[in-house]
Amino acid sequence: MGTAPVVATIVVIFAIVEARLQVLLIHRSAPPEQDAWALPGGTWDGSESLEASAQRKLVQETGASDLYLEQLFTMSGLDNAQPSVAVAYFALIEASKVRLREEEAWHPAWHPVDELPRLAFNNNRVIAQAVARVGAKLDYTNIAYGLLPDLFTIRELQATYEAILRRPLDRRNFRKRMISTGIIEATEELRRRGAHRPAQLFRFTSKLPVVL
Amino acid sequence: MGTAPVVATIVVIFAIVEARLQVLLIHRSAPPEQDAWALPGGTWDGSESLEASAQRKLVQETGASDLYLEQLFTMSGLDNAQPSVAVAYFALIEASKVRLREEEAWHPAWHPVDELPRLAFNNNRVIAQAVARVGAKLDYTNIAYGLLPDLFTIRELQATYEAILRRPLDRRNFRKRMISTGIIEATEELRRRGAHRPAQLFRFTSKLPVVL
DNA sequence: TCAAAAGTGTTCTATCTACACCCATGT
DNA sequence: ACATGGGTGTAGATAGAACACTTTTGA
Repeated sequence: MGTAPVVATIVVIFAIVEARLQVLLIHRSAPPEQDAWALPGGTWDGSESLEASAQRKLVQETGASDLYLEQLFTMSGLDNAQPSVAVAYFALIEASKVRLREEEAWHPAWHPVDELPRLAFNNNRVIAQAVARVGAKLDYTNIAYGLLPDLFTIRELQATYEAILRRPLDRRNFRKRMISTGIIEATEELRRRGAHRPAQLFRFTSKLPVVL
Repeated sequence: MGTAPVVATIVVIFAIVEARLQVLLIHRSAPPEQDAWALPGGTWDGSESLEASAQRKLVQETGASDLYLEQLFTMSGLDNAQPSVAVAYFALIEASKVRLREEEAWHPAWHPVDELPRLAFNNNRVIAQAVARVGAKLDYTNIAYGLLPDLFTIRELQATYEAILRRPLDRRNFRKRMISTGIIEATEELRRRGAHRPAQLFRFTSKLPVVL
């Protein structure tokens, strides 16, 4: 029995910031779990789909669209005052497109996934699962497109993979694999940065999800 | 806004029946979608976790415990009379342990996954995703333990894989792989059935989920 | 000319695939 | 003795891992 359940969506927003995989957290200014850091989210009012609700939360928080959004899982019983269900999503966005809303009461900020504070509810577990899922999908999908700009060097792509997987990858094998699977393609353009040979710029062959 | 949302759990219950992968469906005797076949499920009242709710539904419907249950995904907007959320699970059970409740108004019955009628709501899509998920997980987990009795022959195991993947597998390679990954182990026992060499009986080394 | 990052090929190893014959039994 | 399904090994192909030198540029 109990009162009517509350349905909420929460979003794990990932970006590569300062060469590390980071998550967007907000500081809770009201109970429950006041003063704790937490994932952004909000109550679902039924006027839109769950996915649209997560999407909207994300745009609200970051100003970014053109991203990757995927449902993670659903849990119950986070709030023990009343029956509640939380549907978790994760999103991949390009850091440079983000404009955080600093003026807000909850100070949104990036936190490296390997240096998280203790979070409200079970948000630490949610993030851990999201990281695991993204890492697994790097291997057999093109989801990294969500984290990178239109044009990028292979080393930037590799740095992104390494930030997520937290282990070094072999440069030659990485380049071969990325090209041979066909998820990226070379452009004519070059990037010249510093006193060394210019780097070829690449793009994703598709900016929609592709499974290998 | 709108009225308070309804939360439901639904369960895709799989078993190998007559050497085919089948799903348990019930016949809806009341609106919405009266007279259509559908997945078993029910409204969540908040008195237990979502998983417990799915589990209970499953036991209610089949009488079986000792099984594999995993969350699939959550969708919204199935019922357009009011805001609603449905959390889908799938379960793997051993057919011989099941006792269907034939006397009920909704006649629960097994349906082969490749010969489904048109189902209520978007249940066809839910089942398709569940089948895909199970098939993918056969490759790198031991979840097949949910579908088989304690002791089984390798050919029975292979038949189970083939029923799910819907393609033939090589006997020698299958046996080698199952044993070398360590998900099954031989016992001393033999099964003698008919005029031929008896088959060795195997068991799963673990009846808890294992990822390779 | 030097420092710094980009670009490139080959060998080895492990894993997957394909495939055919002998074995133990009940009738 | 024969029909039936159970059990086994090897060779070829494919994919992944390891690894070092040359190229192009800006200062």
